Parts: sequence; C-alpha cells; structure tokens
Amino acid sequence: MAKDRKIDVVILGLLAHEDLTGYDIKKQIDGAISFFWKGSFGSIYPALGEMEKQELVKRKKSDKSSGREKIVYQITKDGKETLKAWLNDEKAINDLKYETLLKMYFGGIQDRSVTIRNIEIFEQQVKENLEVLKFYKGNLEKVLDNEDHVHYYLTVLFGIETYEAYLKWCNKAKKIMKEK
Amino acid sequence: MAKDRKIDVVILGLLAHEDLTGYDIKKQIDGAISFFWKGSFGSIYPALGEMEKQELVKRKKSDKSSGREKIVYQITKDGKETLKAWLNDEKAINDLKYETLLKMYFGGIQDRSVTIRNIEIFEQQVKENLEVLKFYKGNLEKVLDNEDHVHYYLTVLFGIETYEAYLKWCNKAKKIMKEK
DNA sequence: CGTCACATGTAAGCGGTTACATGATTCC
DNA sequence: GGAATCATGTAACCGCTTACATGTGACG
Repeated sequence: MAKDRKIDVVILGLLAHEDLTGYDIKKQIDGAISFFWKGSFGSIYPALGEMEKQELVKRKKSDKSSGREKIVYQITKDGKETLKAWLNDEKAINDLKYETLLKMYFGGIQDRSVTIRNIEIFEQQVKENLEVLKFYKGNLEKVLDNEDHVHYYLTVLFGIETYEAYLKWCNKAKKIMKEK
Repeated sequence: MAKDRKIDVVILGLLAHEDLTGYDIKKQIDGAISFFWKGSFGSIYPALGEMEKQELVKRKKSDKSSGREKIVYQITKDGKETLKAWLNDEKAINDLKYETLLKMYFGGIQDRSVTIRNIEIFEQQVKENLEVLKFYKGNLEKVLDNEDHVHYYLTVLFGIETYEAYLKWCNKAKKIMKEK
C-alpha cells in the first residue's frame, strides 16, 4: 500500500463491512463519508487493481445472474490486518482547507458587505449540510445495535456538532461586521 | 493566474497588507493561516515568479543596507484587482480531510479501546491548538482598530468556536464508546 | 567556530481530479 | 426509443510536498 495514499484504507474500511463493486464504493464515499473524505473513480479503480495484486482484496466469483460485467470485491485477511494496523497507528493527518476563511482573512481590502455576503453563502451551505446530517442521524439511531453503525454515528455527531458551531460563528461574525 | 491554484491568492492577500519576501510569506502562512490553509516554499517561489510575469506583483528595489540577497515583493494594481475579484466570487471550496474521522468510521472491526485511544489523541491535539488560538485572540484584541486585524480576528474566532465543539464531541464520543 | 535562522530556488514524484471512452440495463 | 443510471477503466493534467542545493548572517 502506497505510503501516503489514504484511498486504499477507505476502500479497505468499506470492504470490511460488506463486499462491494468499485461503483458501490464511489457511492458510499459520496454519502456520509463525503463530509470528511473524498474520492473519485480515477483513484478508486486503480487502487483496487493495485490492492488486488498485493492480495489485500480479491474478486468474488462474479454471479452471472445478470449479464452485465460487475466486479465485486472482498477484503482478504491481509487486507484486514493492514486496516487494523492503520487504525492502531497514532498518526492521523487532519487537514482543513477552507477558502471561506481565506476570504475572511483577506477581506480587509474590500467593503465589509463583501465579507458579510461571503459569510451568508457559507451559512447557507452549512444549513443544507446540517439537514442532511440530521437525516443520517435519524436513520442511524434505528440501527445502533450494529457495532459498525455506532461508529458511523460518531462521525455524524461530529458533523452536527461542528456545523452547529459554524452557525454560531456565522452569527457572531456577521454581528462584528455590522458593528461600528 | 492558474484557475484552481489558491496559493496565488494567499500571496496576493498577504501582500495587500504589507510588502514581504517569499520567506516572510512562508512564515505568515505557518502562523494563524495554517489552521485553514497551508503552503510550502516549493509552491510559493514559483508562484511569485509567475505572478511577477503577469504583473500581479513586483519587486521592490532591494535595499542594499545589508549585503544578503533578499527580494521584497509588492502587490500591483492588477494584483489588487485580481484579489478583489476572487473575494467577490461566490464560489468557495471548503474542504475537510480528517483521518481521525476515517478512523472513527472504520473503527468497528477493532476493539472500542482503539477508537477511544484515537479520540484521545485527537483531543490532545485540539487542546494544544486551542491554546495557540486563544493566544492569538488575546493579541488581536489589542489591535482591533485596524480593519485587517478585525478580519484576522474573525478566523481566530472561527477556530476557537470549532475547536471547542470538537472538545464537546470528544467527550460525547468517549462516553458512547464506554457505554454498554 | 559551529549551529541556527535567514533566504531563494529547483526537480522529482505523488495523490488526486477531470474528462474521456465504452457499453449494458432499467425505466418511462 | 431515449434518457438516466449502472459499471469499468484510462490518460492528461494539476497543485503541491518533499528533498535537495546553495549560500549568508547572527549569535552564543
């Protein structure tokens, strides 16, 4: 597994829960995971190919029930060990790149109305995302008997907690910009 | 300016406040900005070179008071306009990549103690960062008469608000992991 | 006198996205 | 029959980091 390529571990993590095709993996990443990680076909398929060679994943004998080609992947014992080793590794890179904050930081050369506008755009996005997360939360609460779901739940709670903090900040920031 | 290269706008933003060398720019980025954006010498120097060609920045006549080579850059009128156009552009990509959340999401295959450990590591980092941000906050509050500083202040408030939310989440998450 | 901070720059490589190419299947 | 979705894969390109190369100035 490539040293700093995390898509491998995302795929491994998803396959640890259930067998999936590359296409399925992409859909999963575009769901709840997309709030803290992203991935495209252009990275998923090559990664699957490489991990197959390394025997971290393997193809399930394709069920020919439907005629269309469809490669279902399964995690191997080695794959599970790789995943566990990563989970046990204390190093975790948490990286935030917020263009909105850049626009706050450098907003001083413009009229304050521009910054207020940028806060409002951000606020709108956050509100929409918060709705989605609350929907996920409601769904997960029905199935918390499953250990994996409890873990998914943690990330959803994280999202809600931070997005609510964002909203609080939006109000504070707008207030400051409207002062004086 | 390259379409999706944001380092240009970071440099422009910093130069709008004061004239700086490439080295100075790097130091600034490693300060308060590092909480929401990063940049290395390997991207700063080439960007400065290209932007000089495009006349978004220019070299200040080097003061030869000290013998060592030192290129101080200044923003041009075109540079300021580019910066303003970007501030007025409603599109803003806000991207979060948290390996810690990935470890939460996929933590189900391991003992809960592993997830708790990962939460604690995260919590420790957040606490340290929060200290730094509070220090920045204290410093900025003394100089809020400057419009740029008010804008810097907004980003520091954002950091504090979200990091405090992270800490709240850490407690919740640890509690859930210790249940049952 | 050695080490650290200052200072500028280049080259290789990496992880990733975007766009393209291709084709089957499902559903209205 | 046409559109949307399912499904896999490749190639070009991009922004960026890491590591390297080089040298000066300040300080204990």
